[in-house]
Order: sequence, then structure tokens, then C-alpha cells
Amino acid sequence: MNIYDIANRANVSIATVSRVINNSPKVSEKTRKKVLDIVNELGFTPNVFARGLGLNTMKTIGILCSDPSDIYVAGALSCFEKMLRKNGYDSLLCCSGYDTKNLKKYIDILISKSVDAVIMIGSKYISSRDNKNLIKNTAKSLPIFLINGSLKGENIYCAYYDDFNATKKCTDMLYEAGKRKLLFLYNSTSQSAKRKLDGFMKGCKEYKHSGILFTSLLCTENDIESILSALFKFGKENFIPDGIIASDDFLAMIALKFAKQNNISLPEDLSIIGYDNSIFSKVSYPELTTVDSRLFDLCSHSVNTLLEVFGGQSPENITVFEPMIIERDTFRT
Amino acid sequence: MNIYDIANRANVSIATVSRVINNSPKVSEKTRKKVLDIVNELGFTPNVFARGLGLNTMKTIGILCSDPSDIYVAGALSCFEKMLRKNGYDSLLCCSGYDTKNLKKYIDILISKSVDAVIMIGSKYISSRDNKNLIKNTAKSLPIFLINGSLKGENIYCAYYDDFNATKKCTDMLYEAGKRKLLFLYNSTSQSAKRKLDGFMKGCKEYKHSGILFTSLLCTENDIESILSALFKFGKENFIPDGIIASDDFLAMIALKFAKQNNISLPEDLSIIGYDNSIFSKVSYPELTTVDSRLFDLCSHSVNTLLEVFGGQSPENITVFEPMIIERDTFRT
DNA sequence: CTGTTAGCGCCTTCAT
DNA sequence: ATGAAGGCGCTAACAG
Repeated sequence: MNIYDIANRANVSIATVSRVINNSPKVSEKTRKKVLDIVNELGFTPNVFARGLGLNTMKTIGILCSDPSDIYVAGALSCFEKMLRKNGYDSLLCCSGYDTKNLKKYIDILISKSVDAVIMIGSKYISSRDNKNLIKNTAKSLPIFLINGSLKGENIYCAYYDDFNATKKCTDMLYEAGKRKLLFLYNSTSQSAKRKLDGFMKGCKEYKHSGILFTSLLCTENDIESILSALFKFGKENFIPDGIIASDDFLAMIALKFAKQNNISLPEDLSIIGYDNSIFSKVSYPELTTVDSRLFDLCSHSVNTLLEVFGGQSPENITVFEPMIIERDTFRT
Repeated sequence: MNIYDIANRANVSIATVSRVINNSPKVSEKTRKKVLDIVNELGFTPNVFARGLGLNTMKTIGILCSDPSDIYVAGALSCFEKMLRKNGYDSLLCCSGYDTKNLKKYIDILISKSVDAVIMIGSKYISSRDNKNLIKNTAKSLPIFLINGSLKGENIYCAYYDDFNATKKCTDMLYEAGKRKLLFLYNSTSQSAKRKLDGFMKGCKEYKHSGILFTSLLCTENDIESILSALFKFGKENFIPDGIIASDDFLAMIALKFAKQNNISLPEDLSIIGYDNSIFSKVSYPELTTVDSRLFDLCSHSVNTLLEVFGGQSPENITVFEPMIIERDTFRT
């Protein structure tokens, strides 16, 4: 079934049918109704290929992410799909895994499907110089939206969170609460993780002369056991922290587990601050004090920007959101 | 850039270029190489619309789910995308939320994008008679794959887990461990939840004459506070359970939290068994004993079935996977 | 307001 | 082994 069939039945030309389908104003109400009735009766849906072929747009956005089973990614994905759909766009999902080397491959896939834009969730993609150039190049042909990452360039729109400020603030708070042996836990060397680490270091260095000890632990292995044993080994060596800042709630949960296994009392002997205000932070006991990464704000802002770009406007290229610390039970000021 | 450009540069016709792109055997090695070189040099990718217009397939699978921020859905999504991509298929994501009434709307969206098949994650969609008929009807035009749900019908392929057996087994184990006041927690009336509830009831009824008390609690509100307060109110009334089976790990986590808040010792005074073997069960302390829902098996089996269907074979329509209980710390036999 | 027609880029059948 | 040409369904420019 195609517009010819509809046109035949309605005794009009295919052009008229096309106009009706696309809500063109220049159709008489009478013809419109006649055509619409037949369209509904036959349950006709225009063929996207044919439409795309002419318009070269399929109202589809490519969403590039590492892995939706990551809780942060899943949240972003959920938000994007919902908002995009509300505005008539479909979401083509493309998961790259945690290796960012073959970004080109995935971008090519999305481009070959003629997506109208690419949303990249996570700052890992911007780590290498090659990838940066690749993204800048890609942006020549379609707008790119970076969630949680920062890259200057035409047709590139970034929204991220001021992680530096956030961890700096956390460090300050821990110090002011009397904590003097601080540990920063992180699991990636992404832009975002770096910003967090930098904020932590900055804070610690300011208190250096006040007898503060601090260090950071990169947990590259992502399974719980290895992180726990790293923590354990770490604690044994020389440094038993009284304050931990984690780059995400998952790591914070493991730190919490470690503390409980070792009968360390929270938050007196050890304070823990997580990151993301994820479901983990609410479901745990005690509940995690955490940094709200305002995922929803980031995502909805990005979709709005996207709509503005498609609407021919020129929105800001970079938007930074301010941190907010959610105090729960693992640390209180 | 299109095949005409390539054809020009290579001094061949577009037909030849098309043949090369599609690995047709009837092209001389020499021409093939000549064309391929230019294709690679220019980074040419055939236009999917044009291709789809003729072939009416876009090598895209529609994935219908409630919400990827649900941890189970996220896991399935991750698995599907990965396996489909490996086999040259893209994933078009479509999230319906938890209201299953407008299934038709979402199916129409996917069909209008000419997906080659639809994968439906979650058994909620099969709840109403209307939806069942809708799915059967849709299956006339393209294959449908049901994850965690069961519906007989041509061109409908189901993979689910024997939840009945699983909760039945859990109930048996709790009874054998001396538990006599059992509670089943669930949060949905999906097929899968019903199977779980039935298994629990079956088990309990068998022990009815041995002085066992049992009941179930449907937690429709999905926020932690209301579930906690439901549990609290519940405990106050008349029934303090010594064994809880939850329909997912999230509910189990909340039960765990409740127990800890009320200084109930685990697993002595209260045993908890979760469901799904999700990240929750491993990150909590004590770790959750849980039922492994073998998500990965379900998903990969479904993708294999899908490939078989596309390959013209006739695989089994319904596959049931057997339960496996993972013993951790909240209950031990 | 409505109809005619030329593409959009590719695949495929039919000639050669 | 290769080329020419029709057709896939739709949109938009143009003509009436």
C-alpha cells in the first residue's frame, strides 16, 4: 500500500495525498477529510525509506554509549529516548563498549544510517587526540552532542557537570569535618574522572600544610572482588583513610561494603561520598551521601539544544552545570 | 557522494559498482579491486534509504522495552545491542514506560520505520487480551521475539525462565531451613511476576498443614520510601516474616534495608532471597542470595533464534530456561 | 487549491 | 563480465 493506492481511492493525485500526510495547509478541508478517512481506514503509513530518500533525514538520532548496563548510561538513555520520542525522533542505539579506539567504526555505522545527529554519552570518547579530530570532522556533516564531555568546535554541543568544583567542595567539607586522611577512588581516566581527581587534588593541596594525608586509587578492574582486595591491600600498607570520595556510587558502595566487612563505623571513623545520586545511593544502608550529577538536567538541556539546532537557531556550544551535594548517612557536615 | 560518483571515477557503470558493494561474484577481480580502492579512498557508504526503498529491509531490529533505567531491562538491552550489531543489525530503541495500554502506538512507530523484527523485553506487554491479539496480528507481517513472556502464535518466539519452579524451590528451601512465616514481595502483575507468585503459593500451600504462615505483598509504588513504610506497617500489623522472597533484587535490597534499620539479624532471624542475580545482589552487604534469571542466556538464545528465522529455518517457538539459585549471605541452606 | 513530473540512490533484470 | 534502464514510494517545484 502506498500513496498511489490512497490517491486512487480518493480520486485525487498523489501530491494531494502527500500534502495531507504532511499537514500542508494548502489543501481544502473537504479533500483533507476525504483523504484522511481513507488513510485511517486502510491504516496507511508512509514508507520511511522513500521519504528519507528524498528528504535525506529519517528523524532518527544516533545515541553512542559505552554500555547501557552501566547505571549512569542507562539513566541517560532512558531520558534521551523519552524526550526525543516526544519530539518525533527515534533513537538508534550504538554501544561501543569501554574501548574507545574504534570510535570511527561506530560513527560510520551511525552515519551510514543517516542519523540526523549523534549524541555521545560519556566523556571517554574525547580522551585521545585522534578521537577529538574525528569528532570535529564528523561535526562537519551533522551536529554532535556531548554528554559529560567537553570539546570546542563548530556544530559540537557539550553539556557537562562541574566535577572539579564538586570534588573540591567534597574535599573541603571532609576537611572541615575533621577528616585528615583522604582517599579518592576512581575507575577510569575519562575527562570527567580527571576533572574529579583534579578537584580532589586541588582541595587536598590547599590543606597540605595543615597535616592532611591524601592519595588516589585507580580501580581499573571493574569487578567487585578486585576493588575490595585493592582496598584491603591499600589499607594494610600504610594508609587507612577516614574520608573517601568515589567517582561514582558503585565504587562508593564497594567502599561501604569494605567498611562494613571490617567493622569500621560510619560516618564516625570513615566518611564516604559517592557520585551520581544513583539508585545505589538510596538503596544502601546506610544511605550514601553523594554528588547529584543532575543527569536529567544534562539530558533534557541537550535535547532542547538539539531542537534549537534543527530549528536553525544557534544555541551556546558549551553548558556547565553546577554541583549539588546530597547529604545522606555516610557523611554529614 | 553516490554510486554514480564511484562509477565515474572507476570508469564503470553503476551496476558494476552495485555488484562490487554487494559482493556479487560476477565481477572480474580486476574491476572489483579498482572499484573497491575508490570506495575506500572516498569512504563511500551506500545510502540506506535508497537501498531500503528497493529491498524494503534496513537490517534494523526494533527493541521495545519499558524503561532502560530498570536494571534488568538495561542488561537485556546491552546484550541485544551487542549481539545484533555483531550480526550486522542495528537496534532501534523504543521505550513505552510502564503503561502497556498504548502498545499499538509503539508497534506502529517501529513498523513505520520498517524494522525487520521486534524484540519485546518484559512480559508486561502480554497482560491484556487486546495486546495479545495485537501482537499476534503484528506477527503476520514480521517476526516477534518475547523476552520473559509467553504467547503462542505463528511467527512469535518466546524465551522465558521457569519462574514458577524457581520460587517454588526457594519456598521449599526456606521451609527446610526452618522458616515458617514467609512473605513474597512483588511489584507488578506481569506474567513473570504471576509465575513467581504462583510458585510461592504452590510451595506454601504444600506446607500449609505443617503450620506455615505466608502472605504476599504487592508494592505498586516504585519508590523506596513507600515500600519501606508498607513493610513497616505490614510488620506492625500481625505478621513478622522470617523469610522473604522478592520478585527482584531491588525489592530484596529494600527488604534488607528494612531489616537492618530494625536491627533484625540476617540470615538467622530473617532470610531474604532476591531475583535476577543483578549487580545489587553483589554490591550489598550482606550479599543477596538470589535467583539467577540467566538474562544472558535468554537474550543470546533469542538472537540466535532470530538469525535462524531470517535464515529461513523454523526454530522452536517457545524455550524455557531452568532456574538456578545463587547462594550468598542473606540465606544459606 | 490541485495535478504533473522530476528526482532522491540503489538494486536488478535484460541485453550485449 | 558489463552496461542500460526501470522501478522502489515519496516530496517539492512547477504549472495550471
